[in-house]
Amino acid sequence: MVTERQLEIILAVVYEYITTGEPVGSRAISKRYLTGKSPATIRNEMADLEEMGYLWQPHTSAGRVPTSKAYRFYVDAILQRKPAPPQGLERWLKEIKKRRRNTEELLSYVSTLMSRTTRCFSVAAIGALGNMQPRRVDFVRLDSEHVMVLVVLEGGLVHHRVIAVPGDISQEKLDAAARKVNELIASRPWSEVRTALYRQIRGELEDYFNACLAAIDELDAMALRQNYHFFARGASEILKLPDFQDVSRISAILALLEEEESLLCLLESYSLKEGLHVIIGEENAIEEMRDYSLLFNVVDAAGCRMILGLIGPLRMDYEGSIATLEAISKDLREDHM
Amino acid sequence: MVTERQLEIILAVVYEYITTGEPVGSRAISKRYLTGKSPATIRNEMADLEEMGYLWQPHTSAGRVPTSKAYRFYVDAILQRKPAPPQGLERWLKEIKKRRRNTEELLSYVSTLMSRTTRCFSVAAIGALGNMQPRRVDFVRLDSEHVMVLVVLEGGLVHHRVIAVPGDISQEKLDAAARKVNELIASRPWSEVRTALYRQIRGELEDYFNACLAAIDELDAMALRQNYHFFARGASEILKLPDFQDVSRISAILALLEEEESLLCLLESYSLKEGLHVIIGEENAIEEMRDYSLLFNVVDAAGCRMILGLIGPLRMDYEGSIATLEAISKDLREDHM
DNA sequence: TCTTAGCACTTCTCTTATGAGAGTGCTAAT
DNA sequence: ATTAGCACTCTCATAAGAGAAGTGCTAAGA
Repeated sequence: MVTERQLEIILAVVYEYITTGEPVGSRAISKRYLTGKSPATIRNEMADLEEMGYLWQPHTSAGRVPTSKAYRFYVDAILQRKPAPPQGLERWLKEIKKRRRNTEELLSYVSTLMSRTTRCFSVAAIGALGNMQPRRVDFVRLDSEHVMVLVVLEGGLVHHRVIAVPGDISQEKLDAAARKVNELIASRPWSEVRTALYRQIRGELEDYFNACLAAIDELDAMALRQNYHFFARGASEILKLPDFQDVSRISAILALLEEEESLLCLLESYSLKEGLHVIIGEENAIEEMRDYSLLFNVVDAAGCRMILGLIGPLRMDYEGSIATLEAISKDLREDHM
Repeated sequence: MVTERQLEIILAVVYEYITTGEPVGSRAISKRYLTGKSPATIRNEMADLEEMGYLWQPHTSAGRVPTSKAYRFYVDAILQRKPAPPQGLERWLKEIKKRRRNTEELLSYVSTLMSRTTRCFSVAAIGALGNMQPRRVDFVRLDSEHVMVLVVLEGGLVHHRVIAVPGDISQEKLDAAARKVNELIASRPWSEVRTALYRQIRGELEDYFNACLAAIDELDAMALRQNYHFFARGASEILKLPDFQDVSRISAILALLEEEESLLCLLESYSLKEGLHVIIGEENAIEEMRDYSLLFNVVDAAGCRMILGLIGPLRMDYEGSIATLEAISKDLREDHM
């Protein structure tokens, strides 16, 4: 167990280290945080804390650096008292609303905004949920074997994909099929539309069977496989940090973050329930992420799931970053109908 | 003017420097390229070439490094004898065709492929041209003030944007308007469709005037403002290069390349006529790009303009990169109908 | 029993010195 | 015109030493 005083020391070391970036010595703690106690006392405590795995020494005669375990204490403390959103952000949030020309642009902008204000690498992702509400479906014949399925979801997300169809279907038939589907939709969740569609296929829609079946499959896939659209920004921000002058490590993580598939893996490795998630350094299952912290917020709205994530150094500004993330998420949820 | 022998030396220095990455000494040239001549002779020539601005010394007692001017000679020599496409690429190109689920995914994949094979930062962009052929237009009412305009172009490119409309328009009216527009389209170039539309608006379509006008504006904007979709990959590749261990410079260029607007600026600063463009180091107008070379190929097909670009170090493998770029471009053009 | 002053010890970093290595420019001979 | 020879310059790696920061331990004090 950790005593009251040890906790104080842990928090002090984390705070000091986040601020200065230098290993923290006993003198600094004695002078600035536990003013009543002498460096020697702090030293004894620190030695114990090191044994318990909260602190860590780069070398014998350096100060202490917090471990992931210590950061965890710190972050949990922050999460208690909801931090205030950073100033200046509001102006940008207003800008977001203006920018609502389409969901992709919106998220791209949000991602840039996050990375700028937090100086972290940022990811914004959006995908359909099982209860997504399609608003509009359209089929476009491309050639004798390919049809493009277009779906507009309630939240304004547009999804399109080319599918192969077994036999040539005329645009007229596709139009008729699309019209039927659109009539059925009327802002109901996909699961309802789906069963209704299946019922209709057996009867009326027999004619368009193939096209419809393929389209239904496609829509199902959208909802289930959760094929997210990703918007990642701020690689340059991470490079600016004094912590990462060692290029080799950055290259590894950048490769990871550039691949959408690995990003998806990363996100899927956590329970994606709504709300804020904080994964600190060694808590992360992925080897390359051990030197970084990952914050992300899952927001479900209008049948879509949005994920806003930040990746920064272990000694990132958790307080500010969490506040920024929450503020943007809140705004986005409200904005996203 | 440059003598025959001086040209030989320039090409040798460039080739040697690209291969080894070390400043090239007179001994190396004498031993491996101009075997008949002694180092002293080469030295004299090199001193002249330095004065002429083709070579450059990091310090007094180092070998010579080529300048942009020297690279230009080298690249021009390469462009004479069309280099053979690199082996192994074909397998990947086949993969491209399979992946044609939608244009965005295709380009994203191409961008990744380019950066992997050339070990450069890569950009793939696609935008509509003035002679684009819309294939399908759809209007979706989002709320009383907003309508989404969806356009599928001949090449499979999908464009959508939310526009504000002055008055509430019912989905039925929008459907009717879309139907009219789609009838007019029939794979004609936009310019023709445009005039036909204007004629119709005055008469029949009066009812849908507002929606149509906004949509036409939107389509015009697409063709003119050339709002490209960008797919950039391979930041991690550049970091792996031994040339760029100096993090500060990379951070600057990454910031540049992450911003779509600056990318657009970059591309627009060159005459975007079809074909291959090579901009070497100092030839580039943009300050941050002076240490890099930029290759890009402009491909116009099916009313769309595709731009495939590579950004690498001055001493990149021009031969292989150019071949890769050409091979992928050729395949893409054929594939893109 | 908890705290603290004092001190020896460890390790890092910064500076300076030194020598090896690479490559040049110049001169004089071919 | 070419080249051998040589002094010169600059970098880079290594070593050595001074100085700073911070620790662990011991013994004395509250």
